[in-house]
Amino acid sequence: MMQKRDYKAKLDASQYKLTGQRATVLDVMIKNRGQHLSAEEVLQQARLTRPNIGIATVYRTLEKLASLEILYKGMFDSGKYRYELADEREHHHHHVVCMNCGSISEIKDDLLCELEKNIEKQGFRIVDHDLKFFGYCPACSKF
Amino acid sequence: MMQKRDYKAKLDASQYKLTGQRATVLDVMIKNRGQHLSAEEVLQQARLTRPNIGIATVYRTLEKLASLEILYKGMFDSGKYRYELADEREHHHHHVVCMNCGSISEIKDDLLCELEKNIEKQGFRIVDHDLKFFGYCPACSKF
DNA sequence: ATTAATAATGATAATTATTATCAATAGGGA
DNA sequence: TCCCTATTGATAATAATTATCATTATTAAT
Repeated sequence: MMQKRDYKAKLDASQYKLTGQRATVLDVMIKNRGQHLSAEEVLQQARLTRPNIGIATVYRTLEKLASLEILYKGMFDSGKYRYELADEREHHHHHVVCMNCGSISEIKDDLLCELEKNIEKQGFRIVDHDLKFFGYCPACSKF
Repeated sequence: MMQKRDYKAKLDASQYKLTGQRATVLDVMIKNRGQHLSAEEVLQQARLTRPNIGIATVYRTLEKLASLEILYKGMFDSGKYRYELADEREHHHHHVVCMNCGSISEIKDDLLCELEKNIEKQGFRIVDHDLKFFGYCPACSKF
C-alpha cells in the first residue's frame, strides 16, 4: 500500500510544491483511505488541524491531486463529486451504492477486462471504466 | 419497441395527466431515442414546437417521467443529469463516454448478471447497475 | 540579507444546475 | 357557469463549483 512519502514523491516530481495546505488535504485523504469524500467533507476534516484553510484551496488541491492521479474523482450520485486515493481503486474494483443508507461499499473484480476488449474490437479505445451497483448493503437489506 | 401510445398509457395509468407540455417533452425524448439529453437540451428542442414552455416545467416533467420509469435519469459526467427513454437501456447496455468529443455510445452486454450474483452472496441486494467506460469513440480514436 | 518575480492562499463574487415559491391559468366536474 | 384542484411559467433560492483578486509566502537573483 502506498505511503505518505510515496504521494509526496509524486508531488515533488510534478510542477507543484507540497505546501502545508496541500499536505493537510493529502493527510485527510490518507486518513480516510477507502472512503469517498466530498470537497465539503475534506474541508471539515482539514480544518481540524488547519482551522483557517479555505474551501477554494481544498477544491484546487483536490483538483491538482486528481490531475496527478493521486486521487480519483468520481460522481457517484446526486450532484456532487467525491474523491478517494487512486491506488485504492486500482485494477479493479467497483462500488455498491446503498439506496437506503447511502453507504458506498467496494467490490473487487476483474471481469471487465474481457468486456473492454470486445468494445475495442468495435473501434473504441478504452482507458478507464466506472461501474456502480445500486441496491442495499448487508445492514439495510435486512429490512 | 415501445411507441408513443404505450408511454401515454403508462401516464394515464398514473395520477398524472398528459398535458400539452408533458406531451411535448415526451415527444422530444421519443424523437431522440437512444440519446442522453440534459434538461437544457430538452428545453431547446421542446421550444421548437412550444416556444413558451418553461425550464421548470421541463425539469418537473422529466422528474415525473423518471419516477414512472418512463425515463432513466443518470449522471454520466461533469455535473449534470441526463435523461433517456428507460426501455432503451433495459437489459443490459452500458455507456462509453468519449473523452475527446464527449459523445456517449452504447454497448450491449449481459456479463454483469453473474457479477451481481456474486455480490449478493456477500449480503447485498442489488437492484440496478450503472457501468460506464471512458475512452475514445471510433471517430476520435483515429487521432 | 534584500529585493524582485512568481506561486499559493483565503475571501468572496460569479456561474451552473437544480429546486422551491407563488401568482396566474387551465381543465373538470357539480 | 362557478368552484376546485392541478399545472404552468417566471423567478427567487439553493448547492456545488469555479473564477477573481488582493494578500501572503516562497524562490531566485543580486
